[in-house]
Amino acid sequence: MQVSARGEYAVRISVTLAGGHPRTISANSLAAAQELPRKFAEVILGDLRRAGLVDSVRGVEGGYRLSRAPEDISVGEVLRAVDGPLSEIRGRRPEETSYEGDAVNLPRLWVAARAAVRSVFDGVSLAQAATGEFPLRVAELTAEDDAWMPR
Amino acid sequence: MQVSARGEYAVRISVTLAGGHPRTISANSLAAAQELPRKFAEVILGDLRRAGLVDSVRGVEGGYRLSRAPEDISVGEVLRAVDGPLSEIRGRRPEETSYEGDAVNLPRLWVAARAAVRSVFDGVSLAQAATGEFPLRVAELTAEDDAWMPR
DNA sequence: ACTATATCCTATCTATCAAGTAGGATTCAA
DNA sequence: TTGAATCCTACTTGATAGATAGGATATAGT
Repeated sequence: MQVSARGEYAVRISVTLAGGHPRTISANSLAAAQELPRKFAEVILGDLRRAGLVDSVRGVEGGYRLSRAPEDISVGEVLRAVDGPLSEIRGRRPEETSYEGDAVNLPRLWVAARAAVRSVFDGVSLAQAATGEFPLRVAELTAEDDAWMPR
Repeated sequence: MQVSARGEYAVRISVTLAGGHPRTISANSLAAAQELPRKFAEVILGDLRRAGLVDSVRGVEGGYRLSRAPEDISVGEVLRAVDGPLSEIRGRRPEETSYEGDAVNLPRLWVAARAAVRSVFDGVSLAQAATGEFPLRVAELTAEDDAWMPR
């Protein structure tokens, strides 16, 4: 589950927009608030706009705002908008994989892994990500100390 | 949750070794069985050996075998051996991330996502992957039709 | 109309990495 | 001794991530 710089930035920008919703905020302010390169932030905001997740206003007093309520946009949608599918196996969708011999059951494993990822990213809204009030199922995943340990 | 070619190949090779355990199998046979490039398979087997997951025997009649019972090696171990940590956020471990403003709660989200991935890959042994008899928790994730749908 | 401040568009750069290949040195059982 | 295997070092190739540059376009306020 590798999240690229684009993905991370996109989520940080989105939760910042969620926090200020429904005010419009400039790319400059967003980049400053999260300490990320302004030009790169512009590119990412362009992706989010084309994905229909944010609306933009040009000119003085312009900027960006979420196109829907922060409660209605999931983190998963944001990640997909900038990075494509949440889960890929050697560049293919999990359900498109197919193997011979002892590996025949692996597609089920890949699908299970994707479902696990989805259950987190599609189950958390920008509003929840901004407030830290995650759904119980997600909160439980971070409850055990082991979850915070590297492996 | 991107699985690289190395990662996919490593798992396919490992379940093939699990299926033949404790026979030793040559890189050539493994590559042929899974239809993957022999030289690349050799490289991957070297990674698995250095990680202590497989033992190798040189010379005629040589080859590779799992260093532990297939029930005792998880898919997660194999993936880590060839691709590094299962989850990274912009190249960092989830618990090492830290943000300002509305993004302060994101580390918990990343940790939750990692925990979800781990629950699948660390919860499935090579023996289970080879037989398709996944743990209940994992099997449930693939039960719903939605899990098989692209998004 | 002018100006300041935005978004938006196209193009480019650079370093890194994934994926795979090549060739041969080394090991070992029969 | 021979054949088949691992093992080691090096290399190639193409794609991609992560930016940056420069300017065209829009808009609110004066």
